[in-house]
Amino acid sequence: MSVLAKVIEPRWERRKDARPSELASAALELFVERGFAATRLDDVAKRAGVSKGTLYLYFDSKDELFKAIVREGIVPRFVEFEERMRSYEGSSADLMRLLVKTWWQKIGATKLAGISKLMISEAGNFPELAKFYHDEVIVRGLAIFKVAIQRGIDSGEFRPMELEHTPHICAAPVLMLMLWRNSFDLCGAQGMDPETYLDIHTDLLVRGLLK
Amino acid sequence: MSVLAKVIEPRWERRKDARPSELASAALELFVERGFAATRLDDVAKRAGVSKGTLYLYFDSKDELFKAIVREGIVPRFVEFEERMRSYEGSSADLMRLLVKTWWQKIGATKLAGISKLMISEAGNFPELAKFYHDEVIVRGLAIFKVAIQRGIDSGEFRPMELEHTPHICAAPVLMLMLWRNSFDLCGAQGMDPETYLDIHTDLLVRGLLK
DNA sequence: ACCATTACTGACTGAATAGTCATTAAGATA
DNA sequence: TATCTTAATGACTATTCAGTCAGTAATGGT
Repeated sequence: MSVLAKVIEPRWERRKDARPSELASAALELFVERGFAATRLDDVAKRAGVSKGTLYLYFDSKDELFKAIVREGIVPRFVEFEERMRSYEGSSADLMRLLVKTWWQKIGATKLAGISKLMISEAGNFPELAKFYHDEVIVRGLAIFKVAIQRGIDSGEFRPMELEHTPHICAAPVLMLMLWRNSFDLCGAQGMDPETYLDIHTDLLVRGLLK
Repeated sequence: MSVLAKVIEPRWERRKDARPSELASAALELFVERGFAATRLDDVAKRAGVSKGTLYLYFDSKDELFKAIVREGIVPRFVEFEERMRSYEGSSADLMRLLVKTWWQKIGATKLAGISKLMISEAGNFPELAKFYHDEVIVRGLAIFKVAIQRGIDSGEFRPMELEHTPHICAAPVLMLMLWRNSFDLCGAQGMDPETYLDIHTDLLVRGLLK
């Protein structure tokens, strides 16, 4: 083999294990940026550094790609999140603050946050997936808030509160921040500081909940 | 003309004035249900009771149809909303409650609410329109909250609050409710009662803001 | 060094749909 | 009633893109 031939790099590599997650990651980015229908699979493949044919080696269709992203993206993260909250032993006010902060750090600030935007946008086109997301992510997320509120009421720290709608209200500002960062924030809107925003939210919330 | 001929109805009617709003309304419904890219103009025309050709008599392109919906849909409603809030004379806590309630009644509960879902979904594909919506709707909407909070601080009713992020937090639960009703609510998720939800929100919020 | 296996490629096909325009008919005018 | 204007139609075109598959080349085994 000549010295020259040695520097010729292979046109592509075999990376069977890494492809699915790289493709899913590229697809999530583009779906969030452009929407599901407006995203071309050629572009997804390109961003993942492969050809469209390769994408079809790992995912059966565009729909299945989307479903895989939602199903495998968030639920695993959720498990450790739930763990962490259940084992907390401080005051309920501090638990509420920790809850918001951890949610933001582990999900909100990552690109997983885009999944919520995607699901809101596409719920009408994927009712079955929307049901799954609702049951496995939203309901479970709200349940964590519900438990935290109940705990505060039981301990006498919080005043009695309705428990079906209140968790939604606790979560709304965090969710809005996630959506904001994946929509208007990208389009030259004035930036928001997540740190400040979430501090004010938890402050307002805890004052509202306390006796 | 024979007796029979008299009952033959015209295949279509000339309704030059009514078409644009009927087409825009049909398009808004479908864009919100399915997303912009996934909506076929044949379906929009069908829902408005005309053919696709007619749609092109009134709108230059699919993009322009979308822009017209956003530009002409919300801003007019906003003007009267701002009026109403500026002329209020009661307590700041009551103003805050009225603000949320009126927003919900005049926009949130109508199908105009879908525009916010649409803009969040499509901000990446229509950066110019997103900027317009941001400046003309979001910033102006937040400004109303800002004025209400400032008023409460000045009168000594509310404690001093940061004024850039706080309006976002006041608005987030209302916006989330609007989004919810145009996504998961349609897909068999457990219903939420807007009345109860908004009462709890304003209650929590006002308690959080008061001295 | 050669072969066998298979991950990967990219040109191709068929379906779907944005946008056009020659034709039709509603309904105003005289 | 006959004529004229133009709102409305729907078949058509050009393009875009999801999904396919015969061929190519990376790599592990012998």
